[in-house]
Amino acid sequence: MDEIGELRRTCYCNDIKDKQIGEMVTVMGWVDRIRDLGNLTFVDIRDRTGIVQVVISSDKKNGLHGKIKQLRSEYVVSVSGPLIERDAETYNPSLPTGKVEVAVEDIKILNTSLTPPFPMDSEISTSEETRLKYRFLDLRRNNLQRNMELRHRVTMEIRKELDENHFLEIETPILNKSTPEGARDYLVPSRVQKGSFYALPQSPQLFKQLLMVASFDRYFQIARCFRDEDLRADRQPEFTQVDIEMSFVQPEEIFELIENLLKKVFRLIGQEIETPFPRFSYDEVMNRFGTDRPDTRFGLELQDVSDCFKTTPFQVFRNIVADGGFIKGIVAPEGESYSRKEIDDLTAFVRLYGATGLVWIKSTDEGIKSSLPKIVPAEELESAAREVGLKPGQSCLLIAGKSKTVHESLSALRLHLAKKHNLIPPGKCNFLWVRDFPLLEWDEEDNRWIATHHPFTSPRDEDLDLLSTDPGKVKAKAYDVVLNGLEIGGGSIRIHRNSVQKKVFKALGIESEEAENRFGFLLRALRYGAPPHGGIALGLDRLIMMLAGEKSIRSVIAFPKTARAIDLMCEAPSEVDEKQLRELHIKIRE
RNA sequence: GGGGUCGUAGUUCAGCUUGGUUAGAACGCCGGCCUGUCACGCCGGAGGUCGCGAGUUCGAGUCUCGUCGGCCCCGCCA
Repeated sequence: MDEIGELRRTCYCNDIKDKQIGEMVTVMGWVDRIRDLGNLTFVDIRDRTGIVQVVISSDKKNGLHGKIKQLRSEYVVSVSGPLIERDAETYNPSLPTGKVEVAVEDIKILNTSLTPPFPMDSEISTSEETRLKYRFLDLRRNNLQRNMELRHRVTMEIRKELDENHFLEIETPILNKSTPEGARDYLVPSRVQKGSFYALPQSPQLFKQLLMVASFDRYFQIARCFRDEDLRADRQPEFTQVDIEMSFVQPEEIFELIENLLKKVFRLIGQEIETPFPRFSYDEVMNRFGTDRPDTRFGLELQDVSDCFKTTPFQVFRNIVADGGFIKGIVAPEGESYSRKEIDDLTAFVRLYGATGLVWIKSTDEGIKSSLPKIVPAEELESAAREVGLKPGQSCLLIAGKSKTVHESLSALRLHLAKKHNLIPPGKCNFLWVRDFPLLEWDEEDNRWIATHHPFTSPRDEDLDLLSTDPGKVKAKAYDVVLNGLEIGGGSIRIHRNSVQKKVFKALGIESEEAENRFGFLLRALRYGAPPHGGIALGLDRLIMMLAGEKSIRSVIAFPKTARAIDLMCEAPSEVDEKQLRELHIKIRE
């Protein structure tokens, strides 16, 4: 093995194409591939920029032969020699550096390597388990190298843009007070304060509002956030938000800022996006798509046929409509009619989302047919068919039930059908805003109103009086930005008046004493000249996942956790010493 | 907490439906040959706790149950 000594790298592998032929170069990197032809050996040297081929012939009697024989995959080497042009017939057109190579005069082995557990070529598939265990090697592979680089470019662009727009990046604490509203907190026991715990931030929400009170006017932070909930392909227990807050703004100003920001970010991948994004009300997207984050790259919108069955002799449907439920459906694409098995599969699919069943109506030469009981009169079926615009040969899939169930299951079915029939055009980016969310939602379990967004979201001015009379009708100054059916950000105008905040707490059933105890610092701040303010947080990981064309958030996070929130590489979490537990005044229950 | 799916050589997978001789392939790895390769080629070789544990059976990679782990989904989370 050799030491680096005074030796200096002259350029990255990929940059060698900009060097002059004949120039002496020194590259340092990893042995990617060795092609040993006997007395002539080619070695591909790889660094984070790319690959360059170096060539060693042993006829020079320069002592290189023995050293070349020692080389193995992933050894770390320094290679020096003149840059030479390859013969035209030996160009490698698939390599950016394919017209040149380094004629090795000196090679130093800076370190050896065990045989890697999987090939460094990211085109070759490897189980995620192995990749996560050897994440430091997975990160060496091209795919993750590109994703990490993209992530860097995106955050740099965001910082640059926000800086140019007078935003200040300010850090907020990681050790916080627990607020048991919303997601479960990650807790950190305090050694100094026996029996007390810090909570890791779910978002810097309250701090950024306090920064507005402190007159910073425009704040942002690329902030790590933590939520102790179960994972998904697009959810990790720690994730990154681009957290933004502004004073003296209305939603439109925030929309424009974000649209401009996303425009700049998407230019990094050479994609020009159209602004302004379409704006939808919450009510409209729920009616048309059954979800607050609709994918508008395809049709298959929801059709409401509840009215057609208001007085139906079919009791199940009549009762559902009478109880305020819905009967809604999707017209199958391209006049598709489904086989018995397909219907069974689709029924099983919607059951996952709480639907009790799936019925179809079909327009045939002999009139409208359906899977509904015979007692349903033909006129009702015909009126439903008219309502959804059913054309001859087409069929429509219907789900009946409570609003929540119908919308959730149909929205999932809509996406399922779009994938099944390949209706999603590749490369399309459909951004949209959803606004006017309900401020409150009725929680069946706890029998009380809970905040849809969070308790600091401002109600619409015109709905303020409804808070005490009809809380469910109150709309919030809240908004989400959605890309291709994925929520990539959300925010709101916040409450800046103490009196309004108190009203909202009251509607949420939070007594003033409790409010004082939990959010006293915020209520106090609102009494000292809090400006009207609002903001938004973008899910950076999801955004980069979309930009990179990845299906999982793990592919854009350097060191992610598994579905069971474990780091397979470090084996975190782990048990701790008895001594550590004692210091923290913690006893583990058996 | 629940459902689905996968777990066999360093890696990716076949074998499991229908239990039966010594568990295969490709890539990788090791050795040899080769002066224009770039997925180099050719010859040879090593390499297995079939995730783990029970059970059924004369006999289990294969069947049953449990368990652990990866991934996806529901719940949860915005």
